[in-house]
Amino acid sequence: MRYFVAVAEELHFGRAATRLHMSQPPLSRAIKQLEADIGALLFTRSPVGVTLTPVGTVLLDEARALLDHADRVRVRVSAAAGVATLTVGILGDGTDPGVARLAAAYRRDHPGVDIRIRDTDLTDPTCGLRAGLVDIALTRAPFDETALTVRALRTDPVGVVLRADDPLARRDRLRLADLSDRRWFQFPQGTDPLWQSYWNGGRPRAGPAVRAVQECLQAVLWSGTVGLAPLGHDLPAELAVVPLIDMAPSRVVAVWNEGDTNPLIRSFVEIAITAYRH
Amino acid sequence: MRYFVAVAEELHFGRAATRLHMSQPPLSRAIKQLEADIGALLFTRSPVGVTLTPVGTVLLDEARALLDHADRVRVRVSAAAGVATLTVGILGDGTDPGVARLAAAYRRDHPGVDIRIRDTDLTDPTCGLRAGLVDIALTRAPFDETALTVRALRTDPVGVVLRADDPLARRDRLRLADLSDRRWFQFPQGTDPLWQSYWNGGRPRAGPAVRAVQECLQAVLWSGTVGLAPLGHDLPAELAVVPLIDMAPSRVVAVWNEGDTNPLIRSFVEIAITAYRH
DNA sequence: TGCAACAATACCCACAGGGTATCGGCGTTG
DNA sequence: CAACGCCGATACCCTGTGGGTATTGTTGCA
Repeated sequence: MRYFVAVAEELHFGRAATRLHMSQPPLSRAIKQLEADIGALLFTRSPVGVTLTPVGTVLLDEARALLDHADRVRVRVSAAAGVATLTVGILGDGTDPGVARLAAAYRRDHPGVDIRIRDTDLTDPTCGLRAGLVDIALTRAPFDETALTVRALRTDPVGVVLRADDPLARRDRLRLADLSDRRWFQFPQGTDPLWQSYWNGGRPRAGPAVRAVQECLQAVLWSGTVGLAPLGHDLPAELAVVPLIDMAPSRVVAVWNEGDTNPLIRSFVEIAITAYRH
Repeated sequence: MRYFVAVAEELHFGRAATRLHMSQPPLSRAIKQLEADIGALLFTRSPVGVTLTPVGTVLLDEARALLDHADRVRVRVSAAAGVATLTVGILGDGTDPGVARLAAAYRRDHPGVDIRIRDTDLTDPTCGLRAGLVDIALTRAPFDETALTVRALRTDPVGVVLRADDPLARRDRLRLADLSDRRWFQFPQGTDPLWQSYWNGGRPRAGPAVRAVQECLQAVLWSGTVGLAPLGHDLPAELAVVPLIDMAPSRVVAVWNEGDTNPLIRSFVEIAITAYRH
């Protein structure tokens, strides 16, 4: 299940394998075996890329829910066994090494606490905070903040992601008006409106609906849409990012449920604040 | 998880192993490893018997729910892949070979259908029919039949289960009145009232609350309570069963949700009827 | 003080699931 | 248009998990 979700989110066997800390051939074999067990193909493989079949789409939702459930069982049973757990939600693929160092620092200071990192896709900036999937989220504003406590950590300037061969990609800065005739990728309906509107620059020119970082990049690469991203992340060579000068910078924040009195949250936020103020 | 649930339900490593179609030592080792992973003991082992620790009790509920969830994922994904599934609920430990033969007969007649047998504990005579855990239940009356369709299959005379050294165990038949001074085991609160009242002969003299067949037998063996059971099942040598002559016989029935138009249900019921009319 | 019951231990074996090296098919490019 | 590069599939190896049998250890019980 974890293997399948990784491939479905990356839409790329090689990348999924590195994310799972394993090599590509056993991953291919495992997926093949899963497909044999189910009796249907889960992915369409083509050299241009991997996509989900209808059966795969069904399984992706089910598998995510099942893995969430299993995680909650672990937390509850650990709690019954007297081991405190703090679940931290982060947005997108957890390749950001900053979070790993943060977690390591926290583990050093609180040896008895079991700290878990939970990646979420881009459709919920609160990382499932309201649903109880995480205790605290390290994420980006803006989103509906009712019943949540938000603490600012950092701001990042924002740029537009384009194909490297796009005429605009050679400019050293852009305005939103320069992109008025472009199609923007959207998030699926049901996504927080503030979030949705921020990341498509307030434009309703709907392109494909994406859920994950890799899907965003693929949307730009394949269907020629444009999308926004915070600066300072590495991109594949076929993509370029150009700073936007009339866009409010992206605020990195820590969020937790307003009434949550778990003392581990406070101490984690303290460590996060000092870590982000480098 | 499946191993743990089996041991927790049988409260006996050897029996759990046979139920899991494996031998006892690897099962012991697997549980030990699970306990190491969790960081707490799940069972208290003593030669007089195995009991759940508080952590084990928590895990039992969680593990049951998680296994149910996983089962439903399998069914839904199979459905998306075009494979029809029929889930049959049966009560108690599925050691009854009759059900296995029934399932085999059905598989022969309907090769494309994936038929699953799901054991349930004794606290829900409908085997989770209303919750959608099963499509059809082979179980025993009586229970609340609203919104359910019930089809009679057979009746079994009922007897009382006693310790073999109980004075009453030597009698060749008993009346309910002979047991008026005994404590009866109960089912946990929330259990269907009709069901509960039938199996304790209408007596409210509460003994321990049990969930599974093995717990019933242990309750009789250890705490000296009495309980009813249909005749014709083998019991351990320390227990005896004496026919009750003033007790309505137990009705074996097939049940399904009233509005369920799944044609597989009808055909399964047909096969069940002919199989039970031997 | 044996004896019976039952979980734990010791030890063995097979295969699932990991790894590396390589192939094949299909775009891209000079 | 041929050579190359990307990426998933295949071939093959090797370790460790998870199954098995035989035996021990402990504890009530006769």
